[in-house]
Amino acid sequence: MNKRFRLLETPTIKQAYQIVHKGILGHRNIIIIGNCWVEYNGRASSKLEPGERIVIIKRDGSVLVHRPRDYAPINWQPPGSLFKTMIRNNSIYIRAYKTKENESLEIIFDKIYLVASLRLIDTGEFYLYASEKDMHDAIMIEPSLIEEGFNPLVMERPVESGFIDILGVDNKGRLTVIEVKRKIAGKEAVLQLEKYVKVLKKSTGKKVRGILVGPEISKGVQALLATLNLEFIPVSPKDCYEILGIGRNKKITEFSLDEI
Amino acid sequence: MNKRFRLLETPTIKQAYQIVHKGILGHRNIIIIGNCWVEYNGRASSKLEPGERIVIIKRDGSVLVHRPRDYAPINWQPPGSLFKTMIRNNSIYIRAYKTKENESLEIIFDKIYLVASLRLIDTGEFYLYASEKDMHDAIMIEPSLIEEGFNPLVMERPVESGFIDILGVDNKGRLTVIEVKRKIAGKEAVLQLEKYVKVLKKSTGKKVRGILVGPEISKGVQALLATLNLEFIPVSPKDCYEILGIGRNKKITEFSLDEI
DNA sequence: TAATAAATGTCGTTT
DNA sequence: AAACGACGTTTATTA
Repeated sequence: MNKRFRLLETPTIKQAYQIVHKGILGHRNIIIIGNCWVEYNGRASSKLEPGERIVIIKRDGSVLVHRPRDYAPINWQPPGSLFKTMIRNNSIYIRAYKTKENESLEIIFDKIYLVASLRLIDTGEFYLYASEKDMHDAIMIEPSLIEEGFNPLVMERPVESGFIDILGVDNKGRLTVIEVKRKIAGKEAVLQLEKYVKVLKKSTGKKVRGILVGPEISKGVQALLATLNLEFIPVSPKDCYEILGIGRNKKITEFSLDEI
Repeated sequence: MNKRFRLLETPTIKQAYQIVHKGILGHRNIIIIGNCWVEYNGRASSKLEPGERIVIIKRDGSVLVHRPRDYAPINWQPPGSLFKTMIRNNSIYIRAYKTKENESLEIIFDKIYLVASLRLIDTGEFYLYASEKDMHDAIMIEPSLIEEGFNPLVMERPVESGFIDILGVDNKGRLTVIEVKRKIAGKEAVLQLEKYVKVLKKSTGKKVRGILVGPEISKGVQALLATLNLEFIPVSPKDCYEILGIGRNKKITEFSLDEI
């Protein structure tokens, strides 16, 4: 009786309880579809009144309560939750809690349309391209993305209160700070850049260029950029993707090694 | 043949395709469990190699690809996606795309353990307590949370580049800006508060008090707070929750009738 | 539509 | 454990 997939359609509460209870003990993935209500207490408190929902309990102890709409779960519990289940009033009580964080989620089902307990096998790799880090790499490989004669020196240079994405020297020998954004750069990006420029000005005593790099800059902050004497140079993630080469697949799990 | 729940265990690709295709057309909620691989192109690009996953397609056009672990979906598409489905090489292709944002998610299943098409009915209300807004309300109702004699004047007061959470006058008649955080206040909170104080100082020409309110302040920024001549007063979400009263239920979402 | 701030943000990494 | 920044953040609100 250790099948990879156990599934019951419109089970009784008792039958469903068996599946859920054993599934949680066996660290399986569980899906429950039925009528339920939910209470959450922790960083905030919430109450969800009865309705038909999809609940997923994962083997790492994460819980998701999904309504028929919306990307985000209406209630959830992060990985590492502990569980307590019971039957009362012909309903299934599922409590997922974290003692240290003092957070608890209680889901009560009084009608179940489908319950499944699964041992899923998923070893597939996940690759993500054209992340902000990829953009850094692309600029290091092809500095002319910034401007002719730009000479990048170091990536991820630590300074007080943060990291300078790229630090380099321009074609006139001026120290240049580059702040990279993968999407439209807003006020925070400009302020971040200004902060690094300030720090470097102070520590070197010389003039320092600050360049914001990204696909676009939000209209509202162009004035701020000018006021602070900073520059914007448009570079899209796509440009970087192409420079890195279509064949270059960067495994997410290998980022750290790659970086060093 | 318009049952609220349609479900097939280990269907053929053709059978599963029928369920998925019709389900998407009928704006139903769809769950697919099986072996799949995924490609995403949009703000970034990603590739997920084959494995067994749970895919949820919701009636609002959101898509979630869940691995057996982790709270977050490994791939997804926000609500409002358009769909294209087809069979090729005895596999089901599901493309969820957004033309305007130029984002596309392609999921390919070659083996399906379970497919379900559901018309879920969920009209239950959702209530959330002790949000940051609740904290604002509590301070307006019980200003002594800040200090004796504090007199709050306006909430959400717009100023250039943002909103002052609460603007009031202290027991010595000084204009006072209050910035509320529901969790440990970090550097951003202090800088935000300072920005608003600065703006008000400039526009009034008078001295302005700035008070950061929240459950806690991060250790590192206490010095910054002092330097900027700002104050911190501890108030927890729980305090506010109690002032607002257990009976006070705040409606977050009212589901429209198109749910039915 | 763009911009801005909140979120039970989550998820890493570094101190 | 706390702090800090990035995220395909998402979501809501407002100009």
